Amino acid sequence: MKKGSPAIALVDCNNFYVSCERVFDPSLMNVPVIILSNNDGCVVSRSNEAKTLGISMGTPVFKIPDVIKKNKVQVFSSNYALYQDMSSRVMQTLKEFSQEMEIYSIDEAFLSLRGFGKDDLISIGEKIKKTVYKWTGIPVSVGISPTKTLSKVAGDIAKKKENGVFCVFDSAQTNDILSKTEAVEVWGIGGRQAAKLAVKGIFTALDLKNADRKWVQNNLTVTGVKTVLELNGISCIDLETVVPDKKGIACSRSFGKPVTSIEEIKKALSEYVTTAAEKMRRQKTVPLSLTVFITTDRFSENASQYANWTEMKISEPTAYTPALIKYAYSGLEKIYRKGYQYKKAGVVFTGLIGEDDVSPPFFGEDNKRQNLINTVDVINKKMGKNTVSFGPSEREGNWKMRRNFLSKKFTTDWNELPVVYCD
DNA sequence: TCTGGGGTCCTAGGACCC
DNA sequence: TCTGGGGTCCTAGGACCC
Repeated sequence: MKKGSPAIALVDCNNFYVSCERVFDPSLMNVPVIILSNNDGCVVSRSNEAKTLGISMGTPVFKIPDVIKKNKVQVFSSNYALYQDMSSRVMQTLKEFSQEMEIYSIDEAFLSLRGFGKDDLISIGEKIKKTVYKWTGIPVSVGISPTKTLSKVAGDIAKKKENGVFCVFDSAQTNDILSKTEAVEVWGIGGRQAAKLAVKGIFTALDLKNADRKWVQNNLTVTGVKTVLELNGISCIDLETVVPDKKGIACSRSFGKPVTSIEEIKKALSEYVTTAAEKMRRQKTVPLSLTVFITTDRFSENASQYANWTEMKISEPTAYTPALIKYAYSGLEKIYRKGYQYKKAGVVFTGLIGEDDVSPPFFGEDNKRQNLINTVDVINKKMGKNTVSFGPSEREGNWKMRRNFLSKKFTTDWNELPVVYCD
C-alpha cells in the first residue's frame, strides 16, 4: 500500500443501546439484555448473550415471554435521550482522531485516515477503541479499508477480533473475506436485490465484486454499480463531512392503545408537529408542504381497517408551531372517519427550504412570532422538552407511548444523575 | 393485551411543452 | 395503411439504510 492512499475507518458501537444501559448499570454486564422499540414493541438492540439465546432483531417482544423468563433476560424501553447524549460523547471523542469524519448514524461514523501505512492503521484503530471506551464506556469495533463499503465488511470481522480492529488492503485478502461474505450482507444490498443476484448466480460478495457491470447497471441501477466499484477498492461513495440539511422531516408514532376520537388524535398530532417544527427551526428551514396520515392496526385481523393521508401546500411557509398545528388539524379533519380504532398517526414535512429564501420574509406580526418561538426553544432546551408547549395542554391519554421499562436520564437531567457511593 | 421510526436515493411514467 | 418526436419536470413508489 502506497503512502497517501485513501484509508477509511468505520467505527461502529457494539450493541449500542445495550452498551449505553450497561455504562450506568454494571450488573448488566455478561447477562442477556435487550432494548425495545417505541411502545415496547420489537427488539431493536441485543447484547451478545441475548443473540446467543436466538433472540433476533425486530422480534415482537410479546412473542418471546418464555425465553425472557427462563433466561432472566433484562428488558429495557428505548431511552433515546440517553442514547443520543452518549452518541454525542462518542462522536466528540472520535473527532480527536480525524478532522474528516462523517457521522453516519447514532452509533456509526466513518473517519478518513488517509496517508497512514497499514501498520499505523491497526495501532490507530486500537487506540480509537481504547480511547472511546475510556472516555465514554462504550465498546466499539473498527474496520479499515480503502472504501466505505469494504470498511463495513471489515467492521463486521473486527467485531469477532480480540482487539476489535480489522484492516483490509491487499487484494488476495480482500477476495478471501469477500468469498466468505454473503452478497446480502454487503452494505446497500437488501433482500430484493439479493434475490435478483441469486437468479444470476451471484451469491457471495466476491461474486458481486466480479459481476458484469452492464448487467448490474441494468438490474441494480447506478447504486449497485457504485457498490461493485467499492468492493473493487475504488472509492466512489464520498465521506459526507458536513451534515446536509434534511430534505424532509417526519414525526409519527404508534399509539400506546387504540384511539377512536378525533380530539385525542389531535393531541398526538400537536405533539408530533411540535417535535418536527423544532427540528426544522434548528436547521433554519421552513416546509412547503405537509402530509398528515392516520391508520388503524394492520395486525388486527378482526377490527375493520382504514388508512388515509392527505398532503397540503403551505401557502406561507413557516416553522411556527401553532400555524403548522392548524394545518395538521385541517388535514386530519379531511381524512378522519368515525368508528375506527386508530393505532398510528404522523406528520411529514417536505420541500424544506431555507427560512431566508421565503418571500416575503418575516415582518411585523411575524417578527413577534419569531421572538416568541425563539424564547420557547431556549426555555425547552434549558428546562427540558415540552416545558412550554403549544396545542392542547393536556397531553395524556391512550395515544401516549408505552415505556414500561425505562431507565433514567442519567446524563441529561440533573434530578436523575447517577449517584456514586463511597465508603 | 402486545408487531418502531426516520431518513436517502433512484427510476418509470405521466403531464406538459414546442 | 397508419398515428411525430424529443425534451423537461414532477411524483409515486420501490429499495435501501440504521
